[in-house]
Amino acid sequence: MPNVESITRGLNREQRDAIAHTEGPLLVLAGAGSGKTRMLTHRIAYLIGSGRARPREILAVTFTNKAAREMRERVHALLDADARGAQVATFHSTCMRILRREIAQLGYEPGFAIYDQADSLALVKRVLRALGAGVRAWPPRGVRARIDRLKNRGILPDDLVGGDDEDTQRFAEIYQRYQTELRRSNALDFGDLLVLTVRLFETRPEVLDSYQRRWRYVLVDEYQDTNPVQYRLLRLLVAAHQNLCVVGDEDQSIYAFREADIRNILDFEKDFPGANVVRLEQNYRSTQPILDAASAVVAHNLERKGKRLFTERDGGELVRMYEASDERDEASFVVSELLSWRDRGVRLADSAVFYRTHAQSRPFEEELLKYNLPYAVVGGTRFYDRKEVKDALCYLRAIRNPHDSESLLRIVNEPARGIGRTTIERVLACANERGVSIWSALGIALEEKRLGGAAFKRVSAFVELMEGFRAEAPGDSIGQLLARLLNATGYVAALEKEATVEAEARLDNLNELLSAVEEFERVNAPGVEEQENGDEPRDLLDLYLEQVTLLSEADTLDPSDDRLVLMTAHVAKGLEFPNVFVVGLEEGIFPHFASLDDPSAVEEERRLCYVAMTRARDRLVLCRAETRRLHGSLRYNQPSRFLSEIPGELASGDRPGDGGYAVGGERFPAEPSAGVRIDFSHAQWSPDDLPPFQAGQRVEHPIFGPGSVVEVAGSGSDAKLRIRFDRAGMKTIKLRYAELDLLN
DNA sequence: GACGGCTAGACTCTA
DNA sequence: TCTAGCCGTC
Repeated sequence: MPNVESITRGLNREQRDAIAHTEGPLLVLAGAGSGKTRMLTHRIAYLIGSGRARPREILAVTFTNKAAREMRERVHALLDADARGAQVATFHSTCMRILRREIAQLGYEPGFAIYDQADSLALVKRVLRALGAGVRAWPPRGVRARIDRLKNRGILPDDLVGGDDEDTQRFAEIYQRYQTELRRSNALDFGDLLVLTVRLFETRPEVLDSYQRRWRYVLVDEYQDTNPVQYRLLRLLVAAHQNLCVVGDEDQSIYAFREADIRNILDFEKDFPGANVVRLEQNYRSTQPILDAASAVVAHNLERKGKRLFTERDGGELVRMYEASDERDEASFVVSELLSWRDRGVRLADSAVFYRTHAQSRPFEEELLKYNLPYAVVGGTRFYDRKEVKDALCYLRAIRNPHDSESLLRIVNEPARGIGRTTIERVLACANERGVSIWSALGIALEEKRLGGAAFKRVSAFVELMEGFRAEAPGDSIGQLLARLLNATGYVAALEKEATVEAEARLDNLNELLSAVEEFERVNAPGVEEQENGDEPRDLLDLYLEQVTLLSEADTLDPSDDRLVLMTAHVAKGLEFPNVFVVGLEEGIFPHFASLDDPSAVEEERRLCYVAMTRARDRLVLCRAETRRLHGSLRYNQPSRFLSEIPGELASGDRPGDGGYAVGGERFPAEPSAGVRIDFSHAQWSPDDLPPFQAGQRVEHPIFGPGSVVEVAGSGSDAKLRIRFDRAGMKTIKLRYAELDLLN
């Protein structure tokens, strides 16, 4: 057993408090970079090392596999080999493991498939078609998102109450059918993993009881991002002993779109009476200017407990700001900075570029290619989302679980084997009529001679092919199975015949998949992890398929390569880099335009900006572009409000907003000129009234000079004016920030 | 049943 | 700008 002294050595007082408080509910408010992973891992080690818990009595839940892996490794480093075996996993994989054991009680089979977003969308489309719901009234993506939101709130079709209006009823019908089809496929979507586990615990007290007794200590990372169904799950798990330790930072709650509820962390003390609270405010990552700038931004939010981050690090550069003319200029500025740093010996891997949306990566990629600089775009289209890779995996899935209809439909005519739309329609009709899976319907169609001569032959050949693989699948290595499968199905031959650059790339990807599979088999001696937990070893193919599905964006990041990483601010959470560029800081981009008319959504954008800024250890550079091409059209964006929320003394470079403008290379002073400032704090008009400007009026702007109002858009404090300035041309001015003089 | 060409609509963020 | 889905032709 490790020495308890050695476990707490080197921790600060607050961290030690958090570790020593082992019994009952505990809320740890951990600011960015305050050593929360350290606290969590040492807490696990302490629980075991002090003899309070056996490893298997501990459950630690995170949001990404990467975080789980890191935590597991760090716990292992603190403990002897025989003290390992605490379950450290994501919410989704924790639920998946529970369901693999228990799901028969809910009427599914343990070998269920897991549907990712693409599978789920395909199923929604099939359901809409079967129900005759038009895509205009029921856009598939919207329906999928609505179902997902409900599941994240723990609501299954049976729970939908009331709603006598047509929309609600029709939606309930769609949702019900979607869920029925999932069950017929013996498949679960991401939301099901959570909601069905809660359902299981709520309907089977004896099952819940066994897990309550098993996991006597529960730890949760990133608690601010839990959604209602995760919250319910945690409450159920700790109901008996209340040994729940949650760690989080309300300023880093950025997953409202998947129903994360910031109130979970804000109300923790109310939900768990008698909870202890520990605050970790000492930051071990960033310089003071970076911390102050990030804190100043997030201080503009109302929904927070408030904290003051400090560091013992001395000095540090000011936060830099750069104003680019367009997105290409923004990219070339970033790359030129990187080049000059590289000349001074800074590794590329020590820098990262964060943007709001994936679509912003492109100009950076082009610029980096120009200089032959290695880079990695994290996210976007994942390797496993590529068509050929997905096809190959669907073959494996269909062999493992033939009733997985989405997989089967995907590969039934891939490569083309003459089973076309007409045949499929017939089989689908049969499946709907009998209420069975597509695989069963294929059998029925053959048996009852429902298909024409040619179709009959092709379908029975396909069925035989799949059955042949099913019969020989066990015992075989996955790599061998996959290789044989790709050849026997003619998949490889079809690509080779195509002989295009694209086909060549697809073949490369399949080879890459093969090596990945082999690597997986090499690393995972049969069911290692499961055996540590005292469970039955699991089938390797099952493990592989679910691992691939539950893999997240950041999980694939390999820090040993010297390459620049580009990623969204969401993916960046939990990571840190010496040098960080946050780009595209413009109104409508970051904050994203979809959030602009909702104050709480803007607060979430602000938290996201805070997350991005606090990833930086030594240098932080903030960029924006005056114009940007988006979806093919040119847009003029105002500087992000977040930029003007940073106090002037913390920043250097082109400061927008009340810190002065740079226009055409010329610097303008921060002090407003004699223009009449419209002071909204004593507004003569209520925010919902029309703004006091009309098209056609002549106005004067302190920087752009005289001009004519062309258009007034929006109302209240979000109103915008389009003004054609005599010298500076057409500009869009946000009324809130405008210092306009009426000239009439 | 396969394939090519055209058009409307979409990109926010993710396990 | 890109792509999924539709339509027409062989």
